[in-house]
Amino acid sequence: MVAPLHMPDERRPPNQGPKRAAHNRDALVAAAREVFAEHGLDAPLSAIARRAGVGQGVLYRHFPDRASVASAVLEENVRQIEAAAVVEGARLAGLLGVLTWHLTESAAFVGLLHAHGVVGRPDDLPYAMALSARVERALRDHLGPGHPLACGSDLMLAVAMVSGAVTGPTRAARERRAVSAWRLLGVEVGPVRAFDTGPRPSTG
Amino acid sequence: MVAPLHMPDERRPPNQGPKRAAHNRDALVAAAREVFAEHGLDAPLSAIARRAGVGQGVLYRHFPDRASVASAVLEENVRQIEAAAVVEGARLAGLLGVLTWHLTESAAFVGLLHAHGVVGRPDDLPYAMALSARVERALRDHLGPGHPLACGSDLMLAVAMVSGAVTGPTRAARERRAVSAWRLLGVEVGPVRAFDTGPRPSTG
Amino acid sequence: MVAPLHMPDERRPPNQGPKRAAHNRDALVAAAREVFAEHGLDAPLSAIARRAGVGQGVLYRHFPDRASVASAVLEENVRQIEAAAVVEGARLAGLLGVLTWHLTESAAFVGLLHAHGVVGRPDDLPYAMALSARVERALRDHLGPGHPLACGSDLMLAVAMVSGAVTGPTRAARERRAVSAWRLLGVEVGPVRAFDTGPRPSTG
Amino acid sequence: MVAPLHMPDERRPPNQGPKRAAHNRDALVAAAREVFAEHGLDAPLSAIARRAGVGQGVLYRHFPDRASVASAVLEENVRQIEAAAVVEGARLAGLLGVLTWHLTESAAFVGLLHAHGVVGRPDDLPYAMALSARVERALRDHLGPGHPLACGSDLMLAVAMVSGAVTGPTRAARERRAVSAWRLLGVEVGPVRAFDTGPRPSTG
DNA sequence: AATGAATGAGGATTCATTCAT
DNA sequence: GATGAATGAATCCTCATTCAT
Repeated sequence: MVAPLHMPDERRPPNQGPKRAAHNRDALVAAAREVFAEHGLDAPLSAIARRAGVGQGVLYRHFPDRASVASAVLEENVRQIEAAAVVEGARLAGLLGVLTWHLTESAAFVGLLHAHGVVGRPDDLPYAMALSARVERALRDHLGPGHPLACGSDLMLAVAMVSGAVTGPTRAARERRAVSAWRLLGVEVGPVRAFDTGPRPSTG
Repeated sequence: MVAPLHMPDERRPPNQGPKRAAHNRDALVAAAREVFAEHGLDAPLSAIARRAGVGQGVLYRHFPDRASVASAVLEENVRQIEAAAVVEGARLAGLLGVLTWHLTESAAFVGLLHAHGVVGRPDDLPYAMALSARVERALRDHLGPGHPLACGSDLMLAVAMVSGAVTGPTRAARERRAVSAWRLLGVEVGPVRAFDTGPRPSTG
Repeated sequence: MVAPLHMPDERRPPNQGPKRAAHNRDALVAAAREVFAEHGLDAPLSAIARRAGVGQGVLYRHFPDRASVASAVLEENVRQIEAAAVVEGARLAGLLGVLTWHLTESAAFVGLLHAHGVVGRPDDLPYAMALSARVERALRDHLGPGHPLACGSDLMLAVAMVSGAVTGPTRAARERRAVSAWRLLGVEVGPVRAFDTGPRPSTG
Repeated sequence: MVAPLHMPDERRPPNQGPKRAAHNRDALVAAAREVFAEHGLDAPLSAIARRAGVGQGVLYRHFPDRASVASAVLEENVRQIEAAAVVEGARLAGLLGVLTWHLTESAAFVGLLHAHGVVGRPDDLPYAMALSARVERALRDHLGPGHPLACGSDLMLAVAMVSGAVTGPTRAARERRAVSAWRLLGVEVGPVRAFDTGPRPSTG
């Protein structure tokens, strides 16, 4: 038995109690969103914990692995698109606007859709496929039969193409490129905007 | 017992003198191409040296940093496109075919063109811009004034979009997606093939 | 998405009040017995709390440190041997059978007797000495003056030797080795069996 | 690509060059022998590197995993017993004396023989079995047919029993217990001493 | 010029322990 | 008295980079 070498007498930040749990989880997701956006999905998890202002253990308590953190971040993006899709009178152009907004916000979301249909990398995890499929379903429901992307996998191929174009130092620059990309595809895209769903459903 | 990793009493491989230098450099580039293709641009540099059969120091002698290794790998791709561009009677469709071939071969090349015009990431290195600019020049020279991609930065935007679509487990799958992507853009693309320039000029 | 590890909005399990205390302690000891048997004395304490179905704090309330958990587990083993020793007509061979049964059941008990008389390791805790001494006393009372182990510390040395031999993947295998070990020592050992003392006295 | 965060300008101890390799390996084995003896085979590998006065990476260069370090330590013990076994006129009692000397020196060696024949723990590694088998072979060759341990697995069972008895704060104390243990088994044991084989064979 | 060992910072992960509720 | 989240030290391991030979 290796002797533990704790120094419990040192000053450590006070345990703020279980009330912080939900708050911490939100802080972690927000931090992960920023860190992943800045450094990609390979960013150190410790950077996320640090930015969230919590210990590393808290991150591991809430998310057992990198995939769960990423999933939690992307989940929010997907949820907004799904929410936009079920609104009365929703049209494809509008959905693509919301989709595009998220593409310009989150490098991680770009990576998700960019990888749609790919199984090459060992870290292509099932959750990515599942999230990506939810986006596809939301969009496809609003795709008229005569639409130029109606055929086969053209819809998600176009999304991957636009994702590939969404690069640039600022959100505005990325948005410009995204809109140009849709234009080159001859696809109408509505206003690029978030679709805020209000307070998060209680499941988190 | 595990085989010792060193040979304390053995003669080390003899220094093969300056004649080896060019050979070693070629071996490093070839190894880097394979390793980057398999594990992406984040692969350990030590893996490249190992596969090339040289010490780590040799890698650092030839390439001061990761960027220059990557650049050397991409250089070859760019050179083929440039070579194809100066052939008598070359046309844009043919060049795009060669470009597309490289996109399907090399994840690293995809990254290069995908990142065209981006300066956000800290590892966006000048060499990427330079190489990317060379590709653009080679293509633009064959772009007729009435071509749908003639305007502004549409040409490289389209290339970035196709790059974004080139994903998949096998080269054949990636090629299928790339061809579909050009089709969605309404751009004619010639046969997807390498343009072998014969023995490489010794400058590297 | 991974199931959330907390229930921010759910009611937490109701505090079941002081009546639970004794029940929780028993559950912890039972859990510790299993966990220590499976993973050795270095097993995570959190695993014990989890298996007992209580929070980590409960474990720390009942047992201030790892040593006291281990001690509580071993206490039961020792008590059975003491109980067997005070039975009318008890003989050494029978006691050694009970002792051997516990050796084959509990890796932790093996460690206790194996370490008898040792003070080298920093985690050699007083409780181990005390428990071990109780075993010695119970046995020695039934050691006739002419017995081959009657001299000095030979008795507990023999016990340590048998403990050292009690290894094997299954209880049956361990029992075979233990019986052979006693045979090599020329010591008669009775049937290898538990000596159930009925419901444990509430003191624990 | 995560940006590397090295600070090469900071003072670091000078690279002492490849000449140190053999020296470092020896230092690591010596350090491992001490650390394993003090804290058992679960001791932190970092403690070994620290005691050897080398960086952690050096340890991993020489030994890819914990098993190789342990193996290197135990290899020396086994080799001495094998060497003693092939000496002209070697007898079992003498070999057991050498064996016993190593048991009193090294907790790790105790663990090796103690575990002989056990496959329960997931970290029961093949090298342990192989080394243990070499000890058995060396001893068995000198076991006359009429010897009390000649039967079946009694030989190694006895060794395991003595290993189980070899505990105590000082080498002298451990030796006393070991000798008493052999006496209880009725087995003659020669002088407890090392069998120095002189400079290590060049393979390390 | 080549070799490959040394170096240690950094990231992932686990777990003992505390403490707000 | 129960609960289980928070905390961060410690360990394992990898790799970029330097430099003696």
